[in-house]
Amino acid sequence: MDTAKEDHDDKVFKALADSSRRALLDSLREKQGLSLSDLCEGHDMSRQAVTKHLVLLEAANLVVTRKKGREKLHYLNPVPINEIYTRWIGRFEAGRLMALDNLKKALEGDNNE
Amino acid sequence: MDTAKEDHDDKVFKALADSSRRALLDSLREKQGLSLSDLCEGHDMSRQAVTKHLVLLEAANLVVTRKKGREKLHYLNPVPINEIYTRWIGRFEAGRLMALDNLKKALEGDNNE
DNA sequence: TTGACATGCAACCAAATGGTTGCATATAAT
DNA sequence: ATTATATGCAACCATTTGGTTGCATGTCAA
Repeated sequence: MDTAKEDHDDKVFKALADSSRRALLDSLREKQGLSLSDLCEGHDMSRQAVTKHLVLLEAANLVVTRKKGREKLHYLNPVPINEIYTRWIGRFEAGRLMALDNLKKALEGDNNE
Repeated sequence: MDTAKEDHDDKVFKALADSSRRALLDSLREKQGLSLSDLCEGHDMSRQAVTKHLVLLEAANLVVTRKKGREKLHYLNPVPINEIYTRWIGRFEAGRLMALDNLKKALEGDNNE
């Protein structure tokens, strides 16, 4: 995989690593087009904290924004999460049963060695 | 979702957030049962750095270990990654097409408002 | 038993992270 | 024009993170 993609994936993983950011994504999943103020309600942080989280989510392309008057509307972009799945988690899913089998055998061996 | 599960999920997300740790998981996906020394080769860090990463991976239950003599063997446990997918990423996947449609419409509106 | 190898543990350090407060700017409403 | 609302930007702070080095312990082999 080329460097650009790895870099992007890393941003997505890091963006997803914080529970406050995951909660923000959940809000946008429920209702798209929320403004910054909207997002502040129901998330127990200062507005600036929310802003900073949104900056990271935008950098990871998980959130796309659009200015409307004095408001900035936020939209969830599901593509990066899907990519993470197809080109990273999928790798593990493919070998999942095999891995579980290896693990099981290895741990069973505990008793008689 | 109850607190214990959210706490566990958070550990998994945080464990996956670092590229060195993802690289370690990749090594174990390729070949199970590697010792700490094995894992050190091919990862450009000190042994202690690798140890610390493995501690986090174990805490997230992504890696399971088994002592064999003076060696500690490491096994990939694919279950937490699968859980992350089914009970978190799946939520987004379900609304993916709808989200993309909303996003498209919102961005199209840019031109005439 | 003595030496080599595999791992464990603790202290330390620089940088990143997640949060705050204060002030500035832009747009809408009265 | 004035005021209120929505967002932007910067400085600051405590904690966490990812890494290091040094030393201790445990286990295998000669």
